[in-house]
Amino acid sequence: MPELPEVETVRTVLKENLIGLYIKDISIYYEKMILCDTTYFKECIINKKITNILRKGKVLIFELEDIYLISHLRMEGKYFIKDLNDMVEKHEHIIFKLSNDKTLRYHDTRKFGVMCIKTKDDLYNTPPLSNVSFEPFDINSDYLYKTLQTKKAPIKTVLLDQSVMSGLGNIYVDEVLFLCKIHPLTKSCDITISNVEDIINKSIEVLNKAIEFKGTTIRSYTSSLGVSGNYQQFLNVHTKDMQKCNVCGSIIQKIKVGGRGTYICPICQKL
DNA sequence: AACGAAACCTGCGCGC
DNA sequence: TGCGCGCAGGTTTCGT
Repeated sequence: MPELPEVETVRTVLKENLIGLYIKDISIYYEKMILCDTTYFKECIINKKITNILRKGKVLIFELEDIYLISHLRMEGKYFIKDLNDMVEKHEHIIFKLSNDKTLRYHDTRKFGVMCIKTKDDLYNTPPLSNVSFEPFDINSDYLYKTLQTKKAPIKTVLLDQSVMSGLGNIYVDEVLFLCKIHPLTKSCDITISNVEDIINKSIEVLNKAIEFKGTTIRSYTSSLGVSGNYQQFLNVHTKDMQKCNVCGSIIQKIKVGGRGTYICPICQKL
């Protein structure tokens, strides 16, 4: 489900509902998604206050006084806030009991999501966050240009690499490359400095507008926290195969890049 | 070292 | 109706 705008939407709603509450207990129904020892995991969290909720790229970070709970939603992770005695539904893998007699529930159909614990000192200089680079909002164009120069993989693949730049996923990268008129199979090292500036600017525009509209909802009935995004009305290419390009009227094509479904206008985006 | 493929999981829609 | 396949907003690991 989530790219940067969707995770940011989750962060905002969680902040509104959770700041200041204590975590009283935790039930873990799928241990594999906890990357550290589960006893240690519980020890670190129980009776801690949720003091802040942060985000870097697509990674959610719960600040619990002196310790940090990292949560990556991967493809389908979602959070819900429910009453204490509501039924435990299928795919609810972690349930946090809160001090206001509500529960925070982590729901993940495909079980790809992961959680781990970090101290303040380790938060940003150990994995996973040590592998998450700058977001488009604060990346330097010379740095990005130099990084792209060193890689021969398709530009789309490299932009999806969170250690190069963070925040873009399969939907927004297609939209950004369309707006920049760059074919996703263009070799990363062939991207010019002016392309890079365009990529950064269009990424900022797309992500900001997507945040404003609370993300994109496609092929997904249940949204996180009862919030469903509305950015899908602005998509130019993603999921639009066989439809007319908004700019030139030719037919949007679906191709495969790095194993990922990829939508392009074959006229606007020449190789 | 770098690239693509497979793996991790479940569910849905499609064609036969 | 049932089965097999391909696909899904992500990332890591395993081969060549």
